[in-house]
Amino acid sequence: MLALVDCNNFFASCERVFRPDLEGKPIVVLSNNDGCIVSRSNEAKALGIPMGVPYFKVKDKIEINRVHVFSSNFLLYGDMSNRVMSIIEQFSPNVEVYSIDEAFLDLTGMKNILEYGREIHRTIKQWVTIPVSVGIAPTKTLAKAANYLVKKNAGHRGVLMLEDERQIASALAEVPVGELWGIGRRLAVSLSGYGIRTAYDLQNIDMQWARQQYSVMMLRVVEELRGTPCLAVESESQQRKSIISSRSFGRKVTALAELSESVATHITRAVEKLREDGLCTSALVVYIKANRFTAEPVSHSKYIHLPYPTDDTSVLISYAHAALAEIFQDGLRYGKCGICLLNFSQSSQFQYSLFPAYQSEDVMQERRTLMKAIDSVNGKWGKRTVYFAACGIQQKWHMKSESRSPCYTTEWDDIPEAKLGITPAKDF
DNA sequence: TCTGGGGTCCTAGGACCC
DNA sequence: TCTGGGGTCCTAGGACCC
Repeated sequence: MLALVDCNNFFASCERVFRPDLEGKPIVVLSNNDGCIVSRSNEAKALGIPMGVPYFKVKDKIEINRVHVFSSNFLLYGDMSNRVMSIIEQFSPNVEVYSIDEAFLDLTGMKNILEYGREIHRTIKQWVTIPVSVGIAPTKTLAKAANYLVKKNAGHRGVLMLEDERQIASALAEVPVGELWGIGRRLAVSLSGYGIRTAYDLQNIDMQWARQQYSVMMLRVVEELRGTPCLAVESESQQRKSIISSRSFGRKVTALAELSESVATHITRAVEKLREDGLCTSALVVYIKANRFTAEPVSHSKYIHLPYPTDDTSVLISYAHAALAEIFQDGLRYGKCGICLLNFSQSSQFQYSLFPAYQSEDVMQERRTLMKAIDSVNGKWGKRTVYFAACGIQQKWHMKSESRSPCYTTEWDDIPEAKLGITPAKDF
């Protein structure tokens, strides 16, 4: 057996931890650009505010009902998540942290599993005041379905265990097929066209037919519904495969200079993550998009295979700027841009000796020291972001505040060397 | 007027190489 | 003039997840 522990309305619940006066009151949390609703308390759900809806569409409803609105605070959510996960890890030696607000626990060999699940539920509520739902079942997909039912029905009081076949079958009859893990909107529509509307219907389909109509992913879902685990609880965290940084502008951007500035910011953010993980990247994608709600959504990207693996911000920015200049079209109105780093390798010293430009270890050391200083300044000052001067015009380090979108800010300050704690080399 | 961001996985076609 | 196929890389897009 395994358990899925999922925090209820996670972001909204986190905000409430520090605002206990909002207990029982409607709360919503907005996405990065304050664009969409990404989390709602139960009271906000009851008011009929949908998930993912653009803020401006429900603004009136929110004001009339005095809903408390929060901009997202991912530092807080990350911190709360760590606290929840460390509690969960005390309950099983094999825990897979699946996302910021949920984790799978391997409960193989445990006794009184249902009571154990209730204890997990109780402990988390008590220690960090975050409400969670616990679904227990033989497979991940079933545990997800159990979790869905826990949230739907207060009668379960936070915990549901699905054990024998009859119990599983009757539970699945209450789960719409689109609520299953791995069945999204498109597949749900397609399945309902064949009369498959509940998880129970899907559990009982003909496998040969399923293979003809759908991919192997569908077979996996069905097997898991039948109680055969296809997905193990994986406690070893996998090395990430990509790092993305992107933002919508919230307005139309037409100038290459402005896009360049934004791309430089994205590279800086992504490279910080890269260095945190001790990795180097050897491929880079730059993309720019027109507003996706217009009739003809334009999207252009450029993939660059770098000549050597690197974690050097300025090197990556210069490649990214070259790529951007290639795909940029004068006269188009862009709504979003972003970058993606790929093809990672462990950052180590040997790589530099492979390339003539990197023969001098002194120069490399100096660059690394400087970048670490930049990372630490960013860490200390939270919302301040330091990055290499945009557009490659000035060979100086600059600081700018990152507000809602990298493109909103165009005011620059030189970084006081005292704050940086290091004097950048002249040729940098 | 205003419509998120960070991920993984898959597919498909064209360019280019052998 | 006619004729091939396999492999990789790049671009674009779409499904799904949180």
